[in-house]
Amino acid sequence: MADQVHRPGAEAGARVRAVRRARGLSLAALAEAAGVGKGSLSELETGRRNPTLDTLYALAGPLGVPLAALVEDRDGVAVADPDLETVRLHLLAEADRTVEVWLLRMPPGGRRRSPAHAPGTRERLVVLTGSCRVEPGDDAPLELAAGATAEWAADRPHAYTAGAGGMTGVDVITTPAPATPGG
Amino acid sequence: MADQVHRPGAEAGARVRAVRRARGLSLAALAEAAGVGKGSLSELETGRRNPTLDTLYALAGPLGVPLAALVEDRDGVAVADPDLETVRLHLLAEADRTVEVWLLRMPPGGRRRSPAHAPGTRERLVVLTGSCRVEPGDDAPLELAAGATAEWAADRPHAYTAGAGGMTGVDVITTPAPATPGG
DNA sequence: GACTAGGGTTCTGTATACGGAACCCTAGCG
DNA sequence: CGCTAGGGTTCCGTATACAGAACCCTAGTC
Repeated sequence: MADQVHRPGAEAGARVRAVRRARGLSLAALAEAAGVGKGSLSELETGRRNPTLDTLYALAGPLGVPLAALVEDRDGVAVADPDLETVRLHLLAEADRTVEVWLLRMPPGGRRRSPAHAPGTRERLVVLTGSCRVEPGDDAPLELAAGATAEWAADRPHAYTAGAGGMTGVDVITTPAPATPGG
Repeated sequence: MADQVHRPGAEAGARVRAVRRARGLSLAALAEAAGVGKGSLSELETGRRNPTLDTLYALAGPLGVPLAALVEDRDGVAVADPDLETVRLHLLAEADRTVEVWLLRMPPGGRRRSPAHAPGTRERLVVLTGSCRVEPGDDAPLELAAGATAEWAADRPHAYTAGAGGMTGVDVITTPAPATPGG
């Protein structure tokens, strides 16, 4: 295990800290709930550990996220945004594209701007509860009530705004490039 | 980290072995390519290790899969139908209705009839890969290619038929009354 | 039989992830 | 100032994941 460009352990640590903060949990509280040492959690969150799967799994439970969400290698995903909580439900890596299924949750009035994704990326949103307005690039805004679906090109900046009742939805992101970095 | 029901390390190990075999790689060849000890890989694959993220990341590259694919934890359990594999990704129980998010996978040509669900139940299907035909009751069949979405009333018998390339999709089921937990 | 080669497991010494104690803040209160 | 409490980090002894060597197959060839 020589020198590495990517440090998956450090990235997972940052994600743990982000989700913990988003949940309003103290480090001690999460350590207690997960049955993990306080010191271990501190060093893990600050990237000074290379955690084992057991440890991450123990943390995923109290944090309320699937284990894979802590391991996520898609960069630029903001899980630490008070206006947008994301949980990846599924990842499907194919030869020519990657499909991700995310659960989105936004507080009432929450607003989130997303930068452009990779060229050819498309998003499909199913609003489960509440309502949401999507602004895909310069196109006309889409007003989505509970139950509605929308689809747009995500390779340009776009924005979501939750309605007065907040929003819960499922977002399906299709990226046309293989997600697998070469060995 | 006392007694655990789930052993994410062992599950990841089994996945590594499965992917390695599928790639036609020997244990020694993968260990070499990943820069991981042969013995370490052996014990990891047989579930006698609790691997660190670094080790899994080193293996994910030569295996050509994203790291999360080795960690992926399916929470739901598949239904025993050779033509339809279902994984429940999410369950959202509200006061007046229940929203379930399912991942569906069907083999090429697979066909599945579904009986009528509770009155007022609606389904929304997003086809991720392959294609699918949906026959909602007596209405006209809906032909869905990859990326397409459809919505129909599910309180009457309906049927799905996968195309020649099989089908993977996300199904969102909204039931206006509290649904059976675990159903 | 001996010998070789490839695939996999077990052994061994070292590095490090672990839990937990000790410690370092900062804020609040007298 | 002292004292307390909560949040976080650093330190320490132990358990274990690590790399690599030694070993155990089985198949093939002579």
